[in-house]
Amino acid sequence: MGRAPCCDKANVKRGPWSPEEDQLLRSYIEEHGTGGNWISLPRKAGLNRCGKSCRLRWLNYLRPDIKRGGFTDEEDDIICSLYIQLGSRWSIIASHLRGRTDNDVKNYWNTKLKKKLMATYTTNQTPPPPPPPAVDFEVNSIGTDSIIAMSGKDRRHLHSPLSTSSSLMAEQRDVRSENNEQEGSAASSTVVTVDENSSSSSGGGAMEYFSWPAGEDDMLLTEFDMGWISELLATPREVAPLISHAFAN
DNA sequence: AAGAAGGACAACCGCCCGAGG
DNA sequence: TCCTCGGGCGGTTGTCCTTCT
Repeated sequence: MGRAPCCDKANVKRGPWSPEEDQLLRSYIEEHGTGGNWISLPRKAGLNRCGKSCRLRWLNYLRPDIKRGGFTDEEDDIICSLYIQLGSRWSIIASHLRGRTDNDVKNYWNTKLKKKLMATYTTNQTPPPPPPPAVDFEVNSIGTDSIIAMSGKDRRHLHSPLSTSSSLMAEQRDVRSENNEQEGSAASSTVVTVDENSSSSSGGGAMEYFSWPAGEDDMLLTEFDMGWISELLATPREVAPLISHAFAN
């Protein structure tokens, strides 16, 4: 048996919000706050809307500190950088951009930023990265200190308390710095393996392995791939390969 | 000028998680 | 310990607007 819906969808209004509804919601929240209960809020506010719909409307549109207008180059950089490190965790990425909502950032990435990067790639006429070759590589079971190797599904377990971007990035930096210490530079050929108790790296061949926290697939890149992607995007070699993964998705 | 195509973004859907009974 | 509920999230869809043919 599935769970009961949060509201009776047949009896609540859906679709675009009218100015009157916006005003009702805004004035209610300004006067009473959300009361920590979105489900009962629409009834109290005199709105024939689902509580979740009210929450979304407030957070993404009516909130007073929402920033409108185009994204700046600086914001582009922040989004790209965080996407590389966190994947499609839009709420965390948005939290680093004052006045931007997760929905804004998500839409912006999907409609513009992704294409913008693709256009750069096209105009430079650099060869696309080859698909990851099938290799015999295995990531060991995931440990609590091994966020960098988590699959997309496992990311959901990071909501708290490790889910803060700072702790996540700190974890990743730790793993990378370990690699750097052992290999001398981020561009060296390194295979990262993760096990239950520790993160470790072992040197190795012509390929470089990067785990991708946002997706289901990890990837292998040749030294050649590392070069063109870094050059193309003027991005540190350490993280540039991860961007190409976004192109593929 | 009109229709088609594409872009932008608001809104919805379904899932997961934590809190509390 | 289990179950229910509400909050929050990412993915997807729908709709309106703009540009192109």
